Amino acid sequence: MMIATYNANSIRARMPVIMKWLSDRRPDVLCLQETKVTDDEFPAPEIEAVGYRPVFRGEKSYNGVAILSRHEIEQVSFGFDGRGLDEGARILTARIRGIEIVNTYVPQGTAPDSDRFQYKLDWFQRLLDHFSARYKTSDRLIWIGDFNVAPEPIDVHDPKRLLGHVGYHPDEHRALAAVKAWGFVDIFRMHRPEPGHYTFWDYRVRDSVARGLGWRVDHIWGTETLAALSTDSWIDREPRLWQKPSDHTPVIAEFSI
DNA sequence: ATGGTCGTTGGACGA
Repeated sequence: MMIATYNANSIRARMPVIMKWLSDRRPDVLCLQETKVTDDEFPAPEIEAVGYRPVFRGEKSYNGVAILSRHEIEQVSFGFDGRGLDEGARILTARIRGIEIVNTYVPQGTAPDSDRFQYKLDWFQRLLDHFSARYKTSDRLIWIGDFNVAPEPIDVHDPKRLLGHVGYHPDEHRALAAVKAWGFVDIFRMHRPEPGHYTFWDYRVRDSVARGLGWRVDHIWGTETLAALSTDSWIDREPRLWQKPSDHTPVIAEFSI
């Protein structure tokens, strides 16, 4: 079972990349973030035509999450406890082949002195409450998506300079660590402990991929129960180098399920 | 390397 995550940065702009990637890699499940379309504009027919069932929740211009699956999708819900429009376009939960998948687009946070940054920190606390209320740490549970935080020094290209920037700030590290302490394992890092693996490269930095100026902010985390079933995890850097790329690239994990 | 770029828009704003 191959499960992937990809911040598409607009599904309409990214359909050529997504269709090629699905065709090349054929993951069982692809979780998307930043689809940036209302549900009536979601390109479901094109996705269904290549063998994937989509579930999605979006809004005009901003946010938006989706799950594409080659298998039956059960127990779909949106937002914290299935409530809330704002959170609904950032959290999509589904059960696929007995795995609980929570796909999130965590608020980016804008800047550490902004209201949006505090909203991001609070959002992690609300997500922790959400996990605590709905799941057991023994469940087959995946938390996947764009977390908008690089957790460790090896997850950014220049940890000394970047410390304190949005995405690599001590307050964010504390907030994320609190969720992790509930019972998550960083499945990618479990398989790839070495530095230099990134999932995001800023459009504004020239030749950022070739120069290694990236961040690892997209993640696949799981309970110990699920991590024990994971056989590999890697980042597919190629789509970041294709024509009209997203500023992110897919992360994949494989499970013996 | 925070700005150089994208995407959604139809001028900025978010990332």
